[in-house]
Parts: sequence; structure tokens; C-alpha cells
Amino acid sequence: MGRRTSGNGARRGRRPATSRAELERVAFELFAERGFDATTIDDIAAAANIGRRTFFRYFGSKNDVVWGNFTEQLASMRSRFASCPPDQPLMEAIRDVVVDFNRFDPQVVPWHRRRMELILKVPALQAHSTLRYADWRAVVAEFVAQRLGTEQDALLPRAISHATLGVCIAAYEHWLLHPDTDLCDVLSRMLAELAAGFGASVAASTPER
Amino acid sequence: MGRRTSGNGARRGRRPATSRAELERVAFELFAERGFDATTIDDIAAAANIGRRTFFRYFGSKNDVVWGNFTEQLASMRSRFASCPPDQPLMEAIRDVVVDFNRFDPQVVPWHRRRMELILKVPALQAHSTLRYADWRAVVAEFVAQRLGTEQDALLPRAISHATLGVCIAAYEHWLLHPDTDLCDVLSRMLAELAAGFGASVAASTPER
DNA sequence: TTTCCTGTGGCACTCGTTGTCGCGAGCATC
DNA sequence: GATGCTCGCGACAACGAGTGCCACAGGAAA
Repeated sequence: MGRRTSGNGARRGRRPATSRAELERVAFELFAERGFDATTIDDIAAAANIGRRTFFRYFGSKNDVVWGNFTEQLASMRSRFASCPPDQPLMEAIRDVVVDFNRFDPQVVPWHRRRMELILKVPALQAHSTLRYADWRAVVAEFVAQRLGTEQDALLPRAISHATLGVCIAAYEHWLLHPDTDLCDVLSRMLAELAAGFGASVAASTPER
Repeated sequence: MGRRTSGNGARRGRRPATSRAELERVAFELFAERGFDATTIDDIAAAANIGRRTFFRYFGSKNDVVWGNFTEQLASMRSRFASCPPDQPLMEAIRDVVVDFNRFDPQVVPWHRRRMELILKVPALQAHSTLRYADWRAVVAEFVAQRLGTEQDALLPRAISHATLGVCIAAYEHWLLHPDTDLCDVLSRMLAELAAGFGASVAASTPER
């Protein structure tokens, strides 16, 4: 190895015509204007002054655009899990990390909302997001497995990661529906409910009729 | 209304060339042979002796084929919920109904396994299944909301239905991975874990390092 | 200048999906 | 048994996502 950088960080060939971030920005503008489905790759490419073919060198699919640099963020979530105090109860650790993972600067919140609006409301993206969720779950399952001393694909890590994801999506949907609520607060409450087996609010659910 | 059946169940126009069930059968054979992705609509149509256009009159998409008559089954799950004793605790009722919903005749189990193998392992189907899951969740959420006296799209019904679905998928994945296990048993155990907040098996998860 | 490397983008092709439209095959009615 | 009405079939065309191929552009290094 060691052939690329000749000492400094010098590049070699032709310079990229754009960047993922720039493409994302342009695409989101179009999505906002005419909607996700009505925006074609050609539209995006034209608006970004690149060829249609080039678009696919930056994103594997049209769907991928809305996920930005999710993979990088997952890495940070993984490291957050790694730095959890070992004596912290499992479900509590998950709650802390997940809530923290979804904490954003107030200034980027509107942006994040638009992104999640797409992901959770456009059917094509709802569907595609499942594949990204799998990566997210893998991070949670990895942590659970390590804590429980089991394989990552054992039943319990799987179940907990799936259930945790489900609760988070529910919280997100609620947050989108009620713009005045605080996402982290909703997430925190629902993850607590999950840890309690939905016991607190449901215990006496043997009411009338 | 009342214009179709002229007293008896007489049909009127041309007879259908095939049926959903038949198409499903033919398609599954091809999927087993060459895989889902490598099977084109033309392949299926040709094997079923119908036109490519006609295929889309029976199924809205290639993905839909693997879900068979899921919608009808959901109706039965809804009625099962309706007949739950009102004094049964919420999470317990969910467990009973869901486990029962996934109980199959031993003779159709291999078939069901093949179906779920596709749904949970082929990426295109993993993605698409999200849309079907939404219908499933709606049935659960409807029941929860009725029990809790809230709107169906309130936070808790949403969260519980999402979490329940998650746990079920985890159980299914485990069942696919370990063919010797009993699906209903795994489902039952994991739904109990969920109701307990993953407390039983996890409580003392403050072990070494 | 030449060489090499890397990103670009046009072209052509596959495949899923949809709208349109004319045709075919039954039933009912005269 | 001709006619009309219906409902399903299927050919055709078109669109858009995604992919392989390949020639080319434009910078760095030799």
C-alpha cells in the first residue's frame, strides 16, 4: 500500500464536479418544490449541472439522497455506546444513547424535520428506509449482545433492537404530527415505557365495558 | 348498487384467465428456481400464459405477489382482537392474538417459511414489506386505542404497535435462522419479554466489564 | 511533453410500472 | 341466433430508475 499520497495530500486526477452535500442540498430544494416522486434524477442532475450518470456516482439511488451521511452518524452512535458506564442498566443505557443520538442543534432541527417528513411519509422512502434501519439496529444489537454476552444475532439482541427502533419511529411520527413537541422528550418517554413494558400507562387497562 | 348479480351469482363478461392464487403459485416456483430478483414479470406472465399487462391487474407490483392475501388475513386478526375478553390485560391480549395469528397448519408451514424467507431476506422485499407492516400495525393500534380510550394515532398506540411488530420480526428472523424452533413459542416468549420491558432476562445486565 | 490517474458523462439497455385502446368472450334480451 | 352490454385480456408506447461500457477531460507527476 502507500501509493496514493506522495507525502502531502495531493490529489491526482480530475477534480470532482460536486459533492454529496451539495447534491443533497439541490435535491431537497426540488423535493420541496414538486415533491419526491415528481422529481426525476434528470431534474436533480440538471439543477446540479452534472450528468445523470454522475449522480449515481454520488448516491446509489434516488432514495439514498435523503439519508445524507447516515453511515457516518451511525459510527458516532456506536462510539457513544462504547463509552457507556458498564454499571448502567441496559435499557437505560440504550435510552440515553438513542435520545442523545437524536439531539440536534436548534438551527438544524427544521432541516431534520423536512428530512424525516420525507422518510416517514413518502411511501417509496418509507420502504427504502427499512434497509437503513437495519444498520441502525445492528449498532443497538451489537451493544446489547456485548452486554448480555451473547451473539449479535441472538434472539434477545434482535428483539430489543427491533423494539427500540419501533418505539423511536413512533416517537418520530408523533413529533412530525405535533410540531410543538420536543423530539427528545417524546423519545425519552417512550423508551422509558418500553423499558417498563408499557406497564406504567397501561397497567390498569382493564377498564369499563 | 345491486346491478351485478341478476338474482343468482351469474357472471357477466369474459372469464378471468387465471387467479391470484394461481399466479402466486407460478411465481413462487420461479422465485425458488432462479431467485426473486432474477425473475422478471415477463417470466411470470409467460409461465402463467397471460400477458405482461394482465399480471398487473392481479397484483399491483411484483413485490405484492409474495404477500398473497394478507389483507384478508388482517381482517381476521381484527376480529380476533374484537373478541378478546375486556378484562384481559392489554399486552396479554396482544400476545394471545398475535401468536394465534401466526399459528399455521403444519402442512402449510414449509410454504409459509419460504414466503417469509423471501420477505425477510430479499432486500427489495424487506423494503416493500414496510408498507404491509403498516396495515398490520394499524390493526394493533386500533385495538390499543380502543382499550386506552385514545385516538388511534395517539402516541402510545403507535409506540406499542411499532414495538410489537418489531418483536415479531425479530422472532421471525430467529425462526428462519433456526428451522427447528417453534415459531409460536418464540413469538410468545418475546412478546412476554416486551410486556415485561425486557426485564426478566436483562434485569441483572450490569455484569463484569 | 508525455504519462498516468481519477472523475465525468453520453449511449444503450434492462426492468418495473402505467395509460390507452382495441379485441375477445360470455350473458341477457329481443 | 343476432345484437348489445360488460368485463377481462393483452398489445403498444412511454416514462423513470438503475447499470455496464467507454471515450474523454483535466490535473499531477515523471
